[in-house]
Amino acid sequence: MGKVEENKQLKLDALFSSAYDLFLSQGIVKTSIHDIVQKAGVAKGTFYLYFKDKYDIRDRLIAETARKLFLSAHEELQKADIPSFEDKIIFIVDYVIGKLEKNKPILRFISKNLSWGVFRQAVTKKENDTELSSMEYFQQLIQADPALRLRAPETMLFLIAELASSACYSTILENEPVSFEELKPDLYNAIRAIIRAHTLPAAGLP
Amino acid sequence: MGKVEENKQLKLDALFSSAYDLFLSQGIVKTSIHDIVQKAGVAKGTFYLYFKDKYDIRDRLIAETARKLFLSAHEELQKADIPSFEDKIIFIVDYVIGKLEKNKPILRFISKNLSWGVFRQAVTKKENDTELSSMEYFQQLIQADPALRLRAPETMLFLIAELASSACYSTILENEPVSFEELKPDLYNAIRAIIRAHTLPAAGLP
Amino acid sequence: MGKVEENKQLKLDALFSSAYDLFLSQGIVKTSIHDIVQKAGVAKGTFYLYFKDKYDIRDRLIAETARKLFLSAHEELQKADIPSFEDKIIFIVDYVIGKLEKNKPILRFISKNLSWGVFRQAVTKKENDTELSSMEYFQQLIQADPALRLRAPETMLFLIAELASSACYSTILENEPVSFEELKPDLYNAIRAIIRAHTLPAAGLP
Amino acid sequence: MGKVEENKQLKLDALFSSAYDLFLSQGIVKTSIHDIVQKAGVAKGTFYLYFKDKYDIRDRLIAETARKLFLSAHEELQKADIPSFEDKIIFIVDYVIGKLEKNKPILRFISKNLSWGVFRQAVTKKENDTELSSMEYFQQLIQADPALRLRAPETMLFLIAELASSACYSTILENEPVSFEELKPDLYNAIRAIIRAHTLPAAGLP
DNA sequence: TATGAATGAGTCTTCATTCAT
DNA sequence: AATGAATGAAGACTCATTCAT
Repeated sequence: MGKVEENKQLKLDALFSSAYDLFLSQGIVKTSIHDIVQKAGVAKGTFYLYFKDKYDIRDRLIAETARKLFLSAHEELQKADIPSFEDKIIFIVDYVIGKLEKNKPILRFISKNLSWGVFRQAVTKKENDTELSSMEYFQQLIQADPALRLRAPETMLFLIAELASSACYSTILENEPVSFEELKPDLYNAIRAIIRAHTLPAAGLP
Repeated sequence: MGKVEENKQLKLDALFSSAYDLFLSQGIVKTSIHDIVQKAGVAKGTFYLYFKDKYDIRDRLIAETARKLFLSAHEELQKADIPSFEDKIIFIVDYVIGKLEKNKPILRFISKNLSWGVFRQAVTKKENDTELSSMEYFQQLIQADPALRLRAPETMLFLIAELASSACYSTILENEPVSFEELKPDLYNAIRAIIRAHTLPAAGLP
Repeated sequence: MGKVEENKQLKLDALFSSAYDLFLSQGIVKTSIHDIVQKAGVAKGTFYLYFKDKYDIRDRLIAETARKLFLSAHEELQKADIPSFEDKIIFIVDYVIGKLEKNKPILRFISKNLSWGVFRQAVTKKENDTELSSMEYFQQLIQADPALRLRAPETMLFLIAELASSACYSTILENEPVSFEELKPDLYNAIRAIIRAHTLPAAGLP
Repeated sequence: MGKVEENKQLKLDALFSSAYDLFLSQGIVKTSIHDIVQKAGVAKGTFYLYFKDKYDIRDRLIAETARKLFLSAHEELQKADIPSFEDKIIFIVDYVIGKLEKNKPILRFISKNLSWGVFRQAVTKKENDTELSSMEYFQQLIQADPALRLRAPETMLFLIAELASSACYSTILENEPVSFEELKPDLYNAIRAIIRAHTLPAAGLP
């Protein structure tokens, strides 16, 4: 990489990381571009060299954050060696929520701003060619169990994601209507119920 | 009511109704207090006599809107004469979503800003003494079926509300990942699955 | 006038006078709203209470300046008691240019920005009811000489105004292609020639 | 021309032509150097190798545009074979205004920015040695009619140019105070009147 | 109670110009 | 000669909030 390229990457990283910190600590609305560039140690104009506006950098950060979260969830899942599909989903949900529970600013940041579109784009993107995207991984999860037959798998995933994210936002951040610890078993039961509602009888065995 | 009291109420109503219209049509962020008072035909200072800030009036409006929505759902339910508890819940969900589907600005307004706290406060508030609050109504729904035994009914309600509101936001407003029409059967199935996951075996069988 | 009204007028006057000074001394482009309000001793927001933007205050100032200039020209003309219409026009042109020659910033300010529309609006506006507008005055000039019959008087006036303003801008401010003193006789001759070209033969004498 | 020289000329031409297009289409104020270099396909720094700033390139473009305009007017005049000096001037004015009327952006560009200095410099410059400059051409026009004796011919030309350009700007672009079609006869009469005011009685009469 | 003029901090955005490569 | 990333001053404009009337 040339010196110029290197310097560009440095500035870009500084902007990303400053914006991320500020978004997490004071929220997006209260973070100004002035704050971001000041923290990053670059000039205001530099921001506009790389981003359209505050929401541009926000969307890129959310996608990236979500991507990393699911990537590490997948890695852990592989280590865990869980045979059942249902258990795998619960494992991933539990892993991700566990991370978010430990880092409430990230939970706030992601939940408040994550649309399904951004989410899917995030988990669909490959970092490089050798790496599977989250969606491909999900396909593999399904195929890994040859007896499993699912109806409308993407809709199912969507329902689970919406339920989990929106329920954990309220319980973790606001303890409303119950603590997340209290909610957990019921939430996981609900997720299992949704999976079963999408599971077709196993294909005919002779 | 005295003349002065009457006048106060008039201004208050004007502010509420102007803010409501503006929040629906241009969103909360883009609506300024200047816009609200201008539309209401009162002076800027008057706003601050009644509200702390923009978010104060917003929260009151959301609660009120949600309250009315559920009130009319309950009224329709009574007319409909549905025996099963599960079907009653589906009826209410379907009624409310149906209304929101026809009025997307309200859907956007409520979903983006409705926390469980505001929601419960809204449906818990009684208009007057003779009228039941939504929560009391919900208790009655449960008791109406003597054979029904529910575990953690509020948690169940919370899960259903979060799932329904968050899933219909994305599908109705953004058609993501599918249209709401496509989602509907799966969503209702999921809700039924959640209810069943909270249903205990009927009491007192020999 | 109430105390509030009086204060409003004070602010308005301060803004007008500050903007006028700055426009004359550094030009419009180089004058910022920050400069204007600072000089006026009011807050930035106050500017936007009274004007749409910099060009709003500019147009109002130009119109006002032009109006005053022609008003004083008319006053002088009345004192001078000149019978011939042609001489009256020359007198006014000479008076106005004389003023501008002594105050080059005003010449620069007006000439660079005066369109015929703004000009006519300026000289057409009455300060109050008893005062004639410049245009009415001009009509009177024509009628004062019963033998005078003019073709297309407004077009004639337009040609004279354009010629005079544009020729004196270049000669007074840039001495191009000659000094204004050198130009003067030829300019006045040209104006007389234009008037004559618009003069019809006097109405039938017996 | 060497390869390097050729390349320089290419860049220069691209900058000129891009700036010209942008100045005409969006005006000078709204055109940034970024716009110009982007359209020209050269780097920002390159601009500063050839021009001091935006106004440098503007002045050169205006001069060039005016030069070409008058050059083609002269060519047409030669074809037309008009004997009278007065008619020749009217012919040139009419030709130039006719061109500008058909291309209002050029009219706006030139009129807003053309000073007599730039104008004279433009029409005085020779493209190459064999070609006459416009001013020399004008001298020839005068001498072509041996009986014609003019007082202060440059002043006369200046007055005509100022009158014509400033009157056609307002009428063509803004239809103020009348349309250009309406103005035309009066304008040409005025020009003829100015010429006559500069014409001395023919020499050498017995 | 009600008003609305005044505030001025705060935000976004643009752009001419420089300079290391 | 050419590049284009980086700069940061400069500018326009908004808006919640206050307070004298």
